[in-house]
Amino acid sequence: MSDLLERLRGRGWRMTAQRRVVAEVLNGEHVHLTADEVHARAVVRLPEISRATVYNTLGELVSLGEVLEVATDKRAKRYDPNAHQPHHHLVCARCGAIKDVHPGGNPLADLPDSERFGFTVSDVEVTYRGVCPNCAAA
Amino acid sequence: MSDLLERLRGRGWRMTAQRRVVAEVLNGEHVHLTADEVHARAVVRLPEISRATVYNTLGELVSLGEVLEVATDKRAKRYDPNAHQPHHHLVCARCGAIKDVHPGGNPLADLPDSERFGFTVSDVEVTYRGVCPNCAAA
DNA sequence: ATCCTACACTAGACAATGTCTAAGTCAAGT
DNA sequence: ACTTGACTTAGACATTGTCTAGTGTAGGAT
Repeated sequence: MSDLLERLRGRGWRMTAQRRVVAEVLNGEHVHLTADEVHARAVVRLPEISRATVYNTLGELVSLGEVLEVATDKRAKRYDPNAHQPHHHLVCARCGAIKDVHPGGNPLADLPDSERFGFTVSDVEVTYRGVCPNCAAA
Repeated sequence: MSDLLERLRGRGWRMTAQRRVVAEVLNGEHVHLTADEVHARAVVRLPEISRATVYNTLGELVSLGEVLEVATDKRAKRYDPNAHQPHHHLVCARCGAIKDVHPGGNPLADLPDSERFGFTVSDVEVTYRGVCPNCAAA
């Protein structure tokens, strides 16, 4: 999305072919890719792109708040391009598939001061776990 | 806790020095240790215990439902001996400290059928993120 | 008490993911 | 077009976790 590239250029990002490709891969499919999956797709368009650059670029996008890191399991981190609409995740315990969900309720309000231990709480992450229709059928 | 060891023996667990030590380490401090931290503490009591055994034993305890795996960040998994009382976690974004919390509300009920994508949803995990008093002071 | 055997343990190789470095490359301001 | 510092590359390295082949042992059978 050129929106994204514009925003980044506005923040002083030097625009390179590598960064463009990574941003395009993330925006192209609205799924939750691992860093290596991003790399695999990026290599198709730009064969000489290195793993380190993909990791660096993903890290920068996360710092800039354009992409979210999702650590649903112990495996690889996943990257969620849908950073501008708050949402939570539904994860299949068998195959690891991830869906974005928008539950009602306000978990932040559900944590009383007495349970905050002096922390400054800024964010809540809700992960629903279950079995997806595909895995349930198998 | 001998309770734990009794329960496990009742389930056909062969009792060994290694398993006893791992169970004792977990029950000894109610903090959320990584596998390597468990190993480090276990080695103090039983110098020849191997990394593989610690990983195996932790995995078994998780399968048996005696210990919970917590994947709050991208780093190592942590193990939570407090498996029998449902609770959620409050994590410091700076130092990674974890506290058990017991928020009100019922997030499972907050996820409408229309947002379940045919999944059989069995569990919710809520992670609050913030900055702990120590890190805020620094 | 001793023996047997399946289960458990060990050391270390291997795998997966992520980080770092030194040297070369290039975007973009002048 | 030149220059410069930010960017990229290849690959070594680090961390976390898994697997295997060989050895040891808990606990039931004798």
